[in-house]
Amino acid sequence: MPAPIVVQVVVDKPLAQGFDYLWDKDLLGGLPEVGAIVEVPFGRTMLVGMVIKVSAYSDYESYKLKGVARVAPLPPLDPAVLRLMNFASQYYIHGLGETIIPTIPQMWKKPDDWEKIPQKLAADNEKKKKKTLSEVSEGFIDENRFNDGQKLALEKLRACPSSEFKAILLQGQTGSGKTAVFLNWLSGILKDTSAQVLLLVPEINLTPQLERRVRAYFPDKKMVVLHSGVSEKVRGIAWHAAMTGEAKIILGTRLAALTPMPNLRAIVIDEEHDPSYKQQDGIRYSARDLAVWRAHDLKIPILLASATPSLETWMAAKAGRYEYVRLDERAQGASLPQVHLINMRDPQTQFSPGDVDKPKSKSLITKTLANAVSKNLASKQQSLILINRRGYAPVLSCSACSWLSKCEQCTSYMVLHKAGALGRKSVLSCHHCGLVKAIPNHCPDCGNLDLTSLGQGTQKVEDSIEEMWPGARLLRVDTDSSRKSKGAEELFQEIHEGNVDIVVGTQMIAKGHDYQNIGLVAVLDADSRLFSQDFRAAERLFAQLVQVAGRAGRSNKSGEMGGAIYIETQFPEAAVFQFLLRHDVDGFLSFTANERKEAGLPPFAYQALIHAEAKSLDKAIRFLGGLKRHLKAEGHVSHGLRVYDPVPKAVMRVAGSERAQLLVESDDRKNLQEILEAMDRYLRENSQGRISKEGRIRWLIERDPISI
DNA sequence: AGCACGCCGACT
DNA sequence: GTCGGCGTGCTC
Repeated sequence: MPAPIVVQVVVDKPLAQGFDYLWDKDLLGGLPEVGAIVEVPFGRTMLVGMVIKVSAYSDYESYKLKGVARVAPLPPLDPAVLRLMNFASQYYIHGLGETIIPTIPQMWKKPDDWEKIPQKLAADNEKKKKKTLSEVSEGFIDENRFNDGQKLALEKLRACPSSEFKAILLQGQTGSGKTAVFLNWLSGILKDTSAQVLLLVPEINLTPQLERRVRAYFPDKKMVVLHSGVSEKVRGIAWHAAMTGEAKIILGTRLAALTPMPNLRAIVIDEEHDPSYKQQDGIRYSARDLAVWRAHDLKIPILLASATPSLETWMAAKAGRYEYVRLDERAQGASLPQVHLINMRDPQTQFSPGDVDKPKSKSLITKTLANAVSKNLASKQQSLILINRRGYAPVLSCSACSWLSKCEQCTSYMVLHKAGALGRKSVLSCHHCGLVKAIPNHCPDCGNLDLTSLGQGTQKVEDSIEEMWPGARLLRVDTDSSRKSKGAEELFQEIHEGNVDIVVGTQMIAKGHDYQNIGLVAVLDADSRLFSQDFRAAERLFAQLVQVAGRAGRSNKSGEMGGAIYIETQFPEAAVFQFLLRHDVDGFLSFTANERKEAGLPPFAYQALIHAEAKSLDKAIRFLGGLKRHLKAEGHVSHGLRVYDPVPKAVMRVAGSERAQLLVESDDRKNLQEILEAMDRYLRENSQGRISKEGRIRWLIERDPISI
């Protein structure tokens, strides 16, 4: 009897091991390969898995071995992407199967459809051929039209060897022409006709505009777009084109960082500092970090572009570990926006009772800002007003007792949404668990009929603006408004076409869109993000402020004033604002670096969080306490390693369960890795999947958390 | 994770 | 009597 063929398969289950199966080469039409996607019987169901090992025997009792049922009509995932998956699985303490399988599009996880797929692909190809010509493209800038800064930057990029690992920070303010520089750089790499390049962007909002631009640069290169907004079918085809090497340009959000690309030659991460590169559920990876690892592993260059680099990247560039390329002039002569800090404690900035133009109701818009907006309206320029709070008011309260609109499921408040926003009626909505309730007509505690709202969200600001500038054309842009009537893209189009004078919205307006005629940007709630538990809050706020400031007077066609940003604050002396006033990105980063160093915080230390979710907070805390004691007893807590006490999470209760977390910190990366692996082993031994046997506590290890 | 098996309390 | 809570074990 010939030696059997045994393959080891991983599946999408929180199990650390692989499972052995027999491979019948006659039935499956050939020999097995590592990286092949297969269908296997698992317990009483069938699952899709991936082959990680091929051998002639199994440690498992051979009579119990089942056979692989089917193989997907796909080339096996390439060895490089498997190394990446393996690294991600180890680094983020996540099972290999549940790291790999979720990155495969749904289309390839339906074994019943596998047979039909080849003809589907062929049909799709035919359709594409006819369509290609009509695709929109815009924004091509030839390098001959570059300014000196751009020319120099491009030269420096081209000087980097193409077959060695090199991380490059391209730092340049909004409007300095970073995109044109890196697209021209990529065009050099794409001269090799088989080369693939990966271009990562933080959010879906950013892709349509960049997509048109990339098309303009590379009209005859096959490009695919990968993000969660792309339909399953289209994504499945795009992923396939990337993994076969057919697609040369892969543009996408963080999930694209895990796509197989057998001929990957360069990576660009746009807005490299953006927190949305960190996945917040499932495997909590940082696409930016994984991309750097991937570039290192493949010995290819990776370019990190930002106006406000993350502290980690900036320090690496300063220290010479990354190549540092700067772009300091604004392209096309646009000037920097003027920064105005409106000191809300100064009575002169506020409306006084005698003012004729004073709004009837209390408004977040100060007199100083109102004057600026009026002036901007008069000069026929658009105004952008940002408030990072959806809804009408963040909480409803009783004027007689201390009742507040607390969510019954969570430890957060229910936000008041006025009629027409989430539905036809005014409602209270919890932004954490999604619970929606009718507005009580009297106080549930004392019966008082007078309920008042506290604070202001986008809807309320919209109301005040309507009242203050009745003639102005007003548009609100937030997740509620973009979900309701038109998609976000259409709302942005309205702004582009100049159909609106004043735009009120959340941060989502500012991301990635270059508007031509914004004369004024106002930030109404900067202070709310100034004092946060999270040590990265200031860094994030600074990046956002620089970004929104960049939206003002982006490329001033008329060549007039460069636009202005107004920030309302009670604390104009805060470092974030002072550095912003001087447009001093490096000053701010250097200041922040010192602060972190003194406090022993990242990037001077490495962190991990252990999340625990139980029926009661007490249970969750005790579970984490037990884990801490175990680590100490086993001697894992050594020098340079700090295991803090378990604490309740900021939003402690969500939809019926209560949550706590434990912070582990180390000065040494390896040290942290070791303790996390020990922790994982211990937790797994006492768990079924990710739920502890005793007390049913759901736990999760998160490496490099971005908010604590 | 998802599911079956098995053991104890309170209910149509 | 049995329905269903959840502790335990298993998936090649």
